[in-house]
Amino acid sequence: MTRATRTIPAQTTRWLSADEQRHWRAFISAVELLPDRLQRDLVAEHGITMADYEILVRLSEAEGRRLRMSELAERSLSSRSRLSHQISRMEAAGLVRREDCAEDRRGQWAVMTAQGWAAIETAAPDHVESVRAHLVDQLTPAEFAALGRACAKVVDHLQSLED
Amino acid sequence: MTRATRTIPAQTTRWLSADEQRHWRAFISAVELLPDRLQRDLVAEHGITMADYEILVRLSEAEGRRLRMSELAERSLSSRSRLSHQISRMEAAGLVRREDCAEDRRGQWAVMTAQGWAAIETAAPDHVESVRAHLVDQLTPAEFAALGRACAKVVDHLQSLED
DNA sequence: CAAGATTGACCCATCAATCTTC
DNA sequence: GAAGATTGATGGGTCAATCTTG
Repeated sequence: MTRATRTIPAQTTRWLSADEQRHWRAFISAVELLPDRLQRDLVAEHGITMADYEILVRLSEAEGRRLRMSELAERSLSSRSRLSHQISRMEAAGLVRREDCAEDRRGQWAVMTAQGWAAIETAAPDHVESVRAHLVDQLTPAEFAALGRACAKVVDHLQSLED
Repeated sequence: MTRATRTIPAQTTRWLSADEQRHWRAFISAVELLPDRLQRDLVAEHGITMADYEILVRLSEAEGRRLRMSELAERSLSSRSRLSHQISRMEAAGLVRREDCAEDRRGQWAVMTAQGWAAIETAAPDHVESVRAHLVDQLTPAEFAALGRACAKVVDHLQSLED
């Protein structure tokens, strides 16, 4: 809703200026369109989703290619519930498996399988190309860096709220 | 997956540098966290979703507060199918209604109701505050502008693909 | 046959409830 | 009781199929 079309003035509201609105809408549009595009590429070429890919990346970076469910949930910015469903699907697809945790019998390990490793090894080059084609290469290095820094500040703020 | 952990060199792949990876992940994290935060605020305070809000904004900006379904789908970056489901829900909630189109009998109008107008009038100030609190106010004006311009370039690219 | 629009089936995320172990 | 983790119900998005009118 633009300021001009409001019938009741709301003096206390700091409406967005025309420029701010443009920037805000550009951001929202990018948020809507880019993940969609990358997901389509990934699913079409390799049959895995961005969510699958994200999990595999986190596991590939972990010692022994395994992480506790709660730790994996945090690192992948997922709720535990969502991760649990996600891992169930990936387990059915053979990309990961669950293992009981010896130290804490409430715990579970999510462990990357050989098939999971193969999947991300195959998908990674194409995915990176996709990210370059649709994001990095569309911007100058300075623009891309500015985008990253702005997002990092926002993310820091949002994560500080969750206490 | 980081470059260092790969076992098989893939000379043809232009992997992301450490800096590029940081920027990319910051962006992805923002994409994950910010819409979530805004949606929670909106649902908690006003019982409408970001998708509802977006539709109401587009209709509020249109002549007669009505748009053809296909036009509304384009403007809201939605598929026709998704919009159709969305409008059905909003119709059930009393926020919009459908009307037959006289000029083209295949067509349908999505029309904002008085209740829809009231809903966005009530929600808009809080939503804008939310956008400011979690995005705009977290950045300097220059940073926010840079974010907007970068996103606009990416969006232009992505929309040019859909031909 | 193409365009406008809708439908239903399936997939995924969220939320509250639950279970087990600490 | 709190923490780790899972489950099932519900709501929303996607896709292919369908219907109607141009």
